Amino acid sequence: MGKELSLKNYATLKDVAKLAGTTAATVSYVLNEKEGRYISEETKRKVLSAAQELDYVKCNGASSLKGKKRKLIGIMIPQFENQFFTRIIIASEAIFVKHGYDLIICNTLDKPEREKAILNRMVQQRVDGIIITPTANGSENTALVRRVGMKMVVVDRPLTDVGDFFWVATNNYGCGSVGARHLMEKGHRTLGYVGWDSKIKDLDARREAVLHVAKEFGAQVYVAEGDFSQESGYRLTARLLDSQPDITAIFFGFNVQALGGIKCLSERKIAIPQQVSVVIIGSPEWVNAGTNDFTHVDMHDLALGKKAANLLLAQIQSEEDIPFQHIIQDCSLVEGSSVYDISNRREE
Amino acid sequence: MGKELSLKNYATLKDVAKLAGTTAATVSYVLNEKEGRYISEETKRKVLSAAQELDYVKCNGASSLKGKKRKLIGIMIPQFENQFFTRIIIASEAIFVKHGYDLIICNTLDKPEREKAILNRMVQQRVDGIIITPTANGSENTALVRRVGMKMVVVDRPLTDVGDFFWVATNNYGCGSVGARHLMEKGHRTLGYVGWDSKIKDLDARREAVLHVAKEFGAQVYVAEGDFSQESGYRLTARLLDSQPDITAIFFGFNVQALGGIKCLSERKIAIPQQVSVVIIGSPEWVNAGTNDFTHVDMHDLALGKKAANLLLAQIQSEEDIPFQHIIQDCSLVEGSSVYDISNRREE
DNA sequence: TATAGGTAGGCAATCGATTGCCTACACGCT
DNA sequence: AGCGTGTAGGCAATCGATTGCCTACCTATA
Repeated sequence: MGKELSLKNYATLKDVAKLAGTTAATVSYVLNEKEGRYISEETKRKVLSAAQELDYVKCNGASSLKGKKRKLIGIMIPQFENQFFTRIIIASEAIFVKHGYDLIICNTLDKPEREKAILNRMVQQRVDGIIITPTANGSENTALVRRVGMKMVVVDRPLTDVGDFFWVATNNYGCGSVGARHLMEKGHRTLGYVGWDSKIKDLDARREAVLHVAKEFGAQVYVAEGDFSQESGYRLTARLLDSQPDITAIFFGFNVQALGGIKCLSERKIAIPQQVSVVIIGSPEWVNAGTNDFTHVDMHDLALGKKAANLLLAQIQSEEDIPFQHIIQDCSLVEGSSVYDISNRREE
Repeated sequence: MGKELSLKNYATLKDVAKLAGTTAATVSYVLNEKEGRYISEETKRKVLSAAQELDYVKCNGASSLKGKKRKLIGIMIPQFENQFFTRIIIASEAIFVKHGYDLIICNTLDKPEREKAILNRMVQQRVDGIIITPTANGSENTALVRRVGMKMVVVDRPLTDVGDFFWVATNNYGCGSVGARHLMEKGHRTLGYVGWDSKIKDLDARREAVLHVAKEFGAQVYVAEGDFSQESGYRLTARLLDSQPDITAIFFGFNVQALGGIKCLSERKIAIPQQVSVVIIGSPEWVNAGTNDFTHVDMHDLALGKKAANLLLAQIQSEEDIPFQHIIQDCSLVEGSSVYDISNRREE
């Protein structure tokens, strides 16, 4: 079939040109359908059929050398198993694909060294822009990206000690506050808070909000913080239940931990909400799947991803630099049946 | 700071060479730490500091022209919101990252046209290999990939009418059979089966297995099939409940549909398993989160992804062609509390 | 002193696609 | 005959990194 080339490697413009009896330049003009360039129907036909026969596919790497866009976007998130992040991917993917961009999606596992290595590879790949949820070392690791002027949108967690950047995030303080306030309304005055000791200040706002609201109502909060994992959520919850048996509610600041924590409650046959009420920040599928109906704080994950993608596209498409923006999105409480109303009981 | 270059564009080898007072070749040797090439400490120092000052990062596109590996893997799946697929990504990502590969992850949305376009871009990007769960048109769409000899591993669904290919999948017939057999054991003889009219033969094996097993036991199965979505699962379940009020169990062949179907049951306040038993193929988080404890068929998603990644790596790393392999992984029934034992009731 | 071998680094071709510039033919018109 | 214009397509430089080849030292040994 005359395919010696494509077996080992890929056919090149030159290969196509040779088979079509013309030059690489002409082939390029034909395949790119350049207007203003005269090509006879005859030549066009021969080129196209040669290209087809050789299974020619242009090499993006080579074209990009000549200033063509890579049409690649990098997305870096810290967890694939967290639906909050996969929803951000889903939402932005929809937008980027519509504009002809491919996505390089990477999982930093929340490890700074890994983040650094991946960022470096993103720059090597010359992606047109990145969307990133930075690790605790994000500011340092993205320094290169910012210096070379690669377009970037930061999602969820902010960079710290950095002049300015594009940022799309949730109002973390609001998340904690709206959930805590709800528990207060329902009469809970002795709470557990299970969270992540992330070393990321912005996320600590969730806990701080809970503490502030509790103080306002004269309530007691026992804080248990650890890793950002299901297992850790399980352990922290167990510790909380053991050391503070009088808590009437647990506030889970992070959905991945919540899953573990609730497994702990259910293993111990602690009835939700009769014995312990539960509020969760985040809205993974399971919060209202099957018989579950957890009261939770919806961060509108998809909207977050959509906004981030549009913000990045805006940067890429505009010639000049556009002004930095911080978009802080509000959250909303979704009432389920995991919070018991004990306000009457308290008044007795 | 002498950064005129990096502002508009990226610094090149030549820029670094100029600043270091040497040539591009030397810079390349220094940065790649080639052994067998003599470089004075003095030059090395100057090159490195020049590179740092200019924020030089090698352009992968350009190096790949000279036969260097792209270190890019493409992954194409049909749904991000389906944990079966995100787990395949998670498992393979772990492996690829360990070997220094980046992932281009794309969502085909199960649309053949979109799959075709993405595949074409994968070839353009000259990824080193792809892992794909093909759409119904997968065989046709991957023809190009196979012709140019790009390494490929097919996951989950097979290609049809195609000589041979690397395939890692679940024993779909086994999934249906093990679940159906369980329902039979528990005395169910009138079932509903909710599935996806995928036009993909291999997936139909799930339904066929259920039908075979039912026949063997003289049981009746009402089949409702439609889209591969939560909404469709809801509608199909509703239809089933309306038209066949005497079913004692519903077998959900696909987890995404199951989520919708179970929402339907719960809205109608149909008790699981007292009124209707439920078995699900797949193991999304929600099957045993919170108070949920669904009997389901675990396909060992992570293992599937791991095997696929290793198979692709093996192809990429070996010089000669390695023999095609079909790896069909077994599934296992995980007993929860969503199946009611009515075998006594029947015997009365 | 002639030669071998180690040290240091420049030159230029190459990878594949793109594009500005140039040539050349075929007309129609003056 | 001379000129303009439309049509067709070849030539060669270019993008950035890599690498084989070559030159030119310097030192040690026969």
